[in-house]
Amino acid sequence: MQLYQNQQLRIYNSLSGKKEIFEPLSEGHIGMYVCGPTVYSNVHLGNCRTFMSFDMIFRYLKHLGYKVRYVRNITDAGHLVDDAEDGEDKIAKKARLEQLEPMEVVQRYTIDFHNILEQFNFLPPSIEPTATGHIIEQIEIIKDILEKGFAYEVNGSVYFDVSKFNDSYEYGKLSGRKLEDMIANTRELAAQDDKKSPQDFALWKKAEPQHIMRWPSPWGDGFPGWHLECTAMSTKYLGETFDIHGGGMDLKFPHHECEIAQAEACYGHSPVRYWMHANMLTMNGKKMAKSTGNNILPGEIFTGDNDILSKAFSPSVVRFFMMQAHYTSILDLSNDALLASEKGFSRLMDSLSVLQSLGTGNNSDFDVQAWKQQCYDAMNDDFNTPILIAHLFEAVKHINLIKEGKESITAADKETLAQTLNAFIFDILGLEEKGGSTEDAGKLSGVIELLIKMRKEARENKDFATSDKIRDQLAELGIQLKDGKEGTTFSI
RNA sequence: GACAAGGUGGCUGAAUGGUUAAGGUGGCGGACUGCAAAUCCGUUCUUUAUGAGUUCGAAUCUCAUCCUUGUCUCCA
Repeated sequence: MQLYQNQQLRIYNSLSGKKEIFEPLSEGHIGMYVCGPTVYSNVHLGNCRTFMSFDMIFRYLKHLGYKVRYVRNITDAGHLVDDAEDGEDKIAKKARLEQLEPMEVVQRYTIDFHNILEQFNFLPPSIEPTATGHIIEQIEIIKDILEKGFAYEVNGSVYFDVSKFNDSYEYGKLSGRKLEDMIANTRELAAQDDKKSPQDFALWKKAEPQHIMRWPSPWGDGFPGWHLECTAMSTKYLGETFDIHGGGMDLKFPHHECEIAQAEACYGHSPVRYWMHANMLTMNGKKMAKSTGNNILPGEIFTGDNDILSKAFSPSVVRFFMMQAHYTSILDLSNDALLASEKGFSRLMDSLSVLQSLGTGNNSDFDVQAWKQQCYDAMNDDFNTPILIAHLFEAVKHINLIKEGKESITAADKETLAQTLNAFIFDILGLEEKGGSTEDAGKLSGVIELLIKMRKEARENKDFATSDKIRDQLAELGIQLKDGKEGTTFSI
C-alpha cells in the first residue's frame, strides 16, 4: 500500500486554469519534464527558484510512493540571439567573446549549475539530456512535421506554419492568446525575413559560414530551432503523452505554446496532461534575469559578497525562504525577508533536537495524528509549502510546551511526530541542518568549550569583568554564547 | 498598444463566499539571567489599494478608478 492511495493530490493545471485531481497516466508511475537552463552563464537565483519548486514537487511525489521519471534538460545548443537573418547562437556568441570553444562554455556553466544545485541539496533528475545530444531526434521530428504539412522550407531553414496549424488545432490555448489578435498586433516589418508570417517559428535554421555550432541535415548545415529540443527529448524519454510538464512562467509563451504545437502537429494530440508553471523571483520588485542585470548569483548569497544583503545566508536558509511562498506566487527577495527566514529556520531546526531529549508521559495534549494529516492536506493542495510550514511551527510550539512541562506526549506520539517532522523537513522540503563538522571545527569547538569553562569560573567568582570580556569578544568574532538552564552552548 | 497575473499588518506571506484573516519575522509584556544576548511563553498591529454593486454573509464574485509586475524578442 503506497501513500498515494490514501492522499488525494490536486494540481493547478495552467492549461485549464483550475486545480485538478491528479491521476497519473499509468498507475503508480509519473513522467515529469522540466525545462532546464541554457548554460551560457552562471545560474542565477531566479532560475534556482523554479528548479527548486520542481525539486520539492519531485520529492513529494516520490514520498507519496510514486515511481517518478524526472527529466530536466540542459540547453547547450543555444537559442537565437534575435530573429534577424544573421541570427546567431547565444552560446556561439559567448564563445567568441571569451575565446573559447562553444562546448567549453557549455561545460563550464553546466558544472557551475550542478555545483550550485548540489549546495541547495537538490536531488538529481532521473535523466538530464542535452540538446546537442539529440540533434538526430530533432531532425526526425522536423521531417515528420514537414510531411504532415505544418512546416515549410525556405533557403535551408525550416519554419513551423502557425496559421496552417491553427486551422486544425488551437494555437495559443496555453497562454490565452488568439492567433488573430497576435496577427493584428504585429508591427509591420520590412520583409527581410524568410518566414511567411511573423508568428511562424524556426524548426531548423541555416548556419551561416561563420556560425560555429552546426550540424548536417536534409536542408543543409544548420542548427535546431528554439523550441524543438524539449519536444524531442520529452517524447523520447516520457512518450507522446506524459503527466507533468513544468517550467518558469516566462516560458509559457512562446516556448511551451510552440512545444504543444509541435507535438500536436506530429502526433495529433496534446502532449501533456498537467502543465505547471513556477512563478518569478523578483529583487527590488523587478524580475531577476540575466539579460537585465537585475540578478544575484547564489554564490554571492552564500558568501554575503554583494550590495543588497547585510550578511551571508546558507543555502538551506534560502531554500526555507523560498518554501515559505507558494510556487505559483511571485516572491520578492530582500535582506529583511532573508533575516526573518533565517530566524525561523533555526527555530525549527532547534526544535528537532529539543524533541529528541523530550520525556514522554501517559497521554498526549497534542493530536499528532490529526496534525500529521493536516501536513499532508497542505501538500496535497497543489504543494502548498507555506501552509505546511505553518503546521510545522504548530508542532514546534507544542514541543516547546512539552519541554516546559506544560504539556505531555506519549512515546508513540513522540515517535510519530519525529518521523513526520523529519519526512517533511528533510525529505520533502529538502532542508539540511547547517554546519558540517570537520576536524577544524572540532578543534575550534574544543577551544570555545575551554573559554566557556573559564567564563563559568569567573562568573562563579563574581568576576563579571572577565566573564563579560570573554562573552563580548567572542561575539565580536561572530561566536555567540547562549546561557541556558543546562549550561552554556554556542553558535558560530 | 494587446494579453495575463496581482495589490492583504513594519517586513515576508497564506487563506478565493461563512465563526476571532494561517505561519515566520518585527513591536510590546513576562519567564530565565549578575546584566545582556540566546531561548521559551503570552500578546499586539491590518478589516484585506480606492469607490460602488451582488449576497443573509466577501479579502474571496461583478463593475469602475489608481498602482505594480509579467508576456508579446532570448529568459526559470
